[in-house]
Amino acid sequence: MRVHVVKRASDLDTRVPPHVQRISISNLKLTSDCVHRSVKGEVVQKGPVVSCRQTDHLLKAVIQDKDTQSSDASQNTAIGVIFFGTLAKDFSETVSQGDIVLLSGFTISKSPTEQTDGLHPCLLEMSSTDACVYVYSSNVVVSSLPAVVSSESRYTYVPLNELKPSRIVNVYGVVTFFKQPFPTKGTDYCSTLKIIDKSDVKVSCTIFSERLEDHPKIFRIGDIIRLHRVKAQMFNGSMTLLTTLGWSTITFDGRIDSPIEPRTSSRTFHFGEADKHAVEELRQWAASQLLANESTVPLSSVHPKMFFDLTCQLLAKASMDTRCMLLKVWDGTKCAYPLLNVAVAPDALEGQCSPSQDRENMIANVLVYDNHVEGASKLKPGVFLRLFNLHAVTQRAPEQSAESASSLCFHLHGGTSYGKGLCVLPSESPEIQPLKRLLEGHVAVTGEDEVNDATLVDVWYTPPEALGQFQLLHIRAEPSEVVNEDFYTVRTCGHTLEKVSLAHVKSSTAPVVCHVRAKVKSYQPQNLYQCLKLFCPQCTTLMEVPNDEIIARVFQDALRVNQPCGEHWAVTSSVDSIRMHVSCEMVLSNTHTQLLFLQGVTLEEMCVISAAHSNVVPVCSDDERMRLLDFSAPFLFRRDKRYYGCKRCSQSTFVEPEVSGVEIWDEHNVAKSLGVQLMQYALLMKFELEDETGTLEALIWEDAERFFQVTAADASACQASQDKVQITIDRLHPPGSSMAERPWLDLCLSAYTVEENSSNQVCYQITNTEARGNFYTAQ
DNA sequence: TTAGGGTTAG
Repeated sequence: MRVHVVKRASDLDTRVPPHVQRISISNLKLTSDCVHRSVKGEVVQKGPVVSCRQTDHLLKAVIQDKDTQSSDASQNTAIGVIFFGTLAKDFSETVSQGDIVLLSGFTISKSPTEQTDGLHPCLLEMSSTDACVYVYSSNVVVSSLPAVVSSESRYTYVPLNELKPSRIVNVYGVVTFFKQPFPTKGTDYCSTLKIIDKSDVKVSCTIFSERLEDHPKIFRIGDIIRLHRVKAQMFNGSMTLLTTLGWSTITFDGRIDSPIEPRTSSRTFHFGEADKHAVEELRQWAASQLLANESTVPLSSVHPKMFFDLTCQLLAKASMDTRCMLLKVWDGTKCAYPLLNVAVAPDALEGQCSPSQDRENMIANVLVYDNHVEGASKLKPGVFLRLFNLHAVTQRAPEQSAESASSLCFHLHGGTSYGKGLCVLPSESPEIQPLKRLLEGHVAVTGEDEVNDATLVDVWYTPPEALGQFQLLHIRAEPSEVVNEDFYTVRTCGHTLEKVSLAHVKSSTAPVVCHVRAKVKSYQPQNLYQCLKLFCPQCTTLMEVPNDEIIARVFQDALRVNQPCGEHWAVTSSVDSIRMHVSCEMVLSNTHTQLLFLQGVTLEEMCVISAAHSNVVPVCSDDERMRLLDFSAPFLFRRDKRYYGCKRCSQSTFVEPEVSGVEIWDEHNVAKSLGVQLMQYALLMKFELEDETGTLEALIWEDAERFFQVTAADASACQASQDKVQITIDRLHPPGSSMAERPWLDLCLSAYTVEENSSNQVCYQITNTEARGNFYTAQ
């Protein structure tokens, strides 16, 4: 064992043989004599153990000298280290990020990545039999302020007033300014932001990444950001933070009462209790400093000439010219000034606006210019948006005479000054729940169906029509191929078709079934829990699975009217304020323990009680009659599984459950006895496929359970099933992988048409395909 | 590598 753990930091120096002399990282040179020398530093990055032909295994880490007090940014205090063979494995198992290590028996070579990672120009190699690691696991934070420490991960967060040039650090901060990512002259997009923390020091941050989805998801001033592995640097006399290799970020809503949900595109981030605590503390502090975010301005409060941020839903869009795009949006409020209607030909407009929205001065016409056109052109009608630094401009439409009153139009001018830009707000984001309620309320009042659930969700959520008759492309036997046993897909359709290119699929006339060989370029949604949907087989409504916050609220609402109910068919027993009802008929047939009706419980109590019972239905009372709860909550709890009823297709009241003839109760006969239309769990994802001829977006929906080899109902409750889906995704699209590294997939694709906005759109679905391989066992 | 906040001028 060449990795030795020591109990005290001071042991690092005393355990090393006396003839071994320390050398500071910044003093290391290619020509340095490394016999009987040691270096000490904190592990600021630790990579995975990687297999390689030459040496079996290797692991790369970065250590940083935290002892040298230096403000000279030119000093390289962080250096890459490569551990080879069994030492790589030992290091991986014993050492964590944040630990202090002392290394001896290394050799020095030139770093091949000096230009790209900004680290020390040398590299330490730990491969000889003399190579030895002493490690001290540190939880100690050297800081004058109470720094935030995650005990689970031992990440240390440096207060912003303690940043030192050239140090790679982790920080938390409240966002005081931000710009949406914009293209640089290099290869990346750049986000610039400014953050502040309890030390009351503001620091500018510059984030480079070529992937837009990796940029921090900041929606408003006051959001909280966590940055890992960013480098402190002086610029123009001020401290700044800059992304380094291996950086990562997550962001949070900064408002005190909103749920603490990390926003990130990464699926491997660490987020524990300590992080939750850090966010809560920063929220409290920001509120006390009046840093609390200002809400965006509703259309009803807008006046001419002002610059403001608008949270809205996109109704329709049209390209005006290459440098200008028109967005027609609304936020459910009526503007106090007449709104300009920019006229465009109906066939040039994507999406729809209802005449009543128009009549009531609720549709804002937004002209988006220059650099914002690229982002705007990707937007689908129905999405929720935040537009930053919109300019309210009074102008007349070309057809208006000079005498007529001018109207308000909104411009998103070119450039990024003052944070000008736009971003899509996720449909489930707490940010937009009030807006959604407002819009849905307005639709209900006007009785119109132009803006219904189908337009509130992205186009791709729309479930396709049942896959009908398809013509088969190119019937011919295909040659067998060598498969990668770790991960591959097989088609189970039995069609004997020649594989065709994606370009060929796109040029074919739907409906058609094709076989293709493609890789996954990207997929949506990034968060696994968002793949899980509820689907009504009766009316084809597709909806998100409500979160516990929403469900708990329904239970709370029901508690407010917790009066006794007198149902002739039920016998009732009470414990404190909780009432349990069972059917008299079921008592007689001795099946009453299978189906309980519970009244006066919180969601938490429901979960505890249902864990021990097969079927529990939460109920409330209304005018002494038993009622089901609002269908936003499950109508049935079956141990760890929850079942929902369709709001449209279920009866909200029941007179008496139909119980005769049922011996074993399950979700189907409980639903039937209560007049509830059971919603099915379903998995829905979208893959962007790519082959040599192009890309194509395909849903995985009707055959998703077959593809992932799990049932959606299990995925709703069972960790092992969720893991199976996640592992499958990680195999077909390994995190951080290049296209070259991803596996080729054999897929059966069905092309079909769906009618949308009275035109037919061709959609693609992966059908009859199963993921297989030795991928259940962890590496 | 890139950018390094501070209004378009439609």
